[in-house]
Amino acid sequence: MVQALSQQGYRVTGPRRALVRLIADRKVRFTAADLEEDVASATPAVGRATVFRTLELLLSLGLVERVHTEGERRDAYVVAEGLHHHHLVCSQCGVVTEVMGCMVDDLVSSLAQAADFQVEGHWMEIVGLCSRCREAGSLE
Amino acid sequence: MVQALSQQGYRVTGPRRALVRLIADRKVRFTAADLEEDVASATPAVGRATVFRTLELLLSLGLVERVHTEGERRDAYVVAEGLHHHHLVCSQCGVVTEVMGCMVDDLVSSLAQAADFQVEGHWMEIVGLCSRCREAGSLE
DNA sequence: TAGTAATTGATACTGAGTCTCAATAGGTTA
DNA sequence: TAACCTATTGAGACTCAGTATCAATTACTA
Repeated sequence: MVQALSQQGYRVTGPRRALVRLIADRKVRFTAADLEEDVASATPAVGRATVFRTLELLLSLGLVERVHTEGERRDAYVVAEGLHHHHLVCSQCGVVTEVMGCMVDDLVSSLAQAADFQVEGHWMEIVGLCSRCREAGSLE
Repeated sequence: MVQALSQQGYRVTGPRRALVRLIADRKVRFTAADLEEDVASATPAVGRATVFRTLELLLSLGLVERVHTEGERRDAYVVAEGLHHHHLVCSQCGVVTEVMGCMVDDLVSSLAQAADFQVEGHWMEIVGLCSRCREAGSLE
């Protein structure tokens, strides 16, 4: 991620390093507030504005993606794993599983065709329980 | 909609009547702010809080649905047309076209099965240009 | 028609995200 | 290595959607 920044002509600064380090291998969705908290205990003095700015930057470079969830007020993010894809989000632990989207894409275009609609983009999210949380739940 | 309210034991009040009248046959997505504005010119003295409360109520009764859109900050709503379905939202004019979801549902369950994931819900939205806006655009 | 509990509006509040601007610090060049 | 220039930063003020509070009002019921 840091490489990507400098390759695109963005400066590699302390705060960016610190944030990227915190983001890079998250398997779980996270919010700006999460980062803010973590960065405060890890490398003090990274301002709130910088957290948001850095997320915005990473977003524009396609290194992270925004994830909405019904009923959630604040934006969440996940590390982007490359190609366009979709998310299975665990409602319990927040783990995000990537699903490659070819089938979804086909479906989207056939739905759109039926409605005479020119697709600009689509977004899909599945919420539920991952296998781990399901097992943990059934033990109680 | 008004009937549904009283059938469920909710009082049919002036503000609720006014709001439902404004909502009932919208073919286009709308926000709380839209309603606030419209209700101000139509039937003065419906407070902001009431707009939000009424939307919340209609939502809980399944009479409207929330619609997110990437990059939009405030919640939008559409009149719920009955069964579970998905939305084609026009990025230009905001018209919402309903798409029955059987195929989507199948896809969702097969994706989830592959990931050993127990689905609690899913959400999908397709953004693009409706045929009308596309034609209007090509005339320019 | 009176009683009572749901509903309302005004208004204060919350909290995520944005904006501003002076101070700082990457990276580049000499 | 030092100096320069501009991107980046942090502090904090600001915005704005949505929520909470509470006294006043009003729809329903008996």
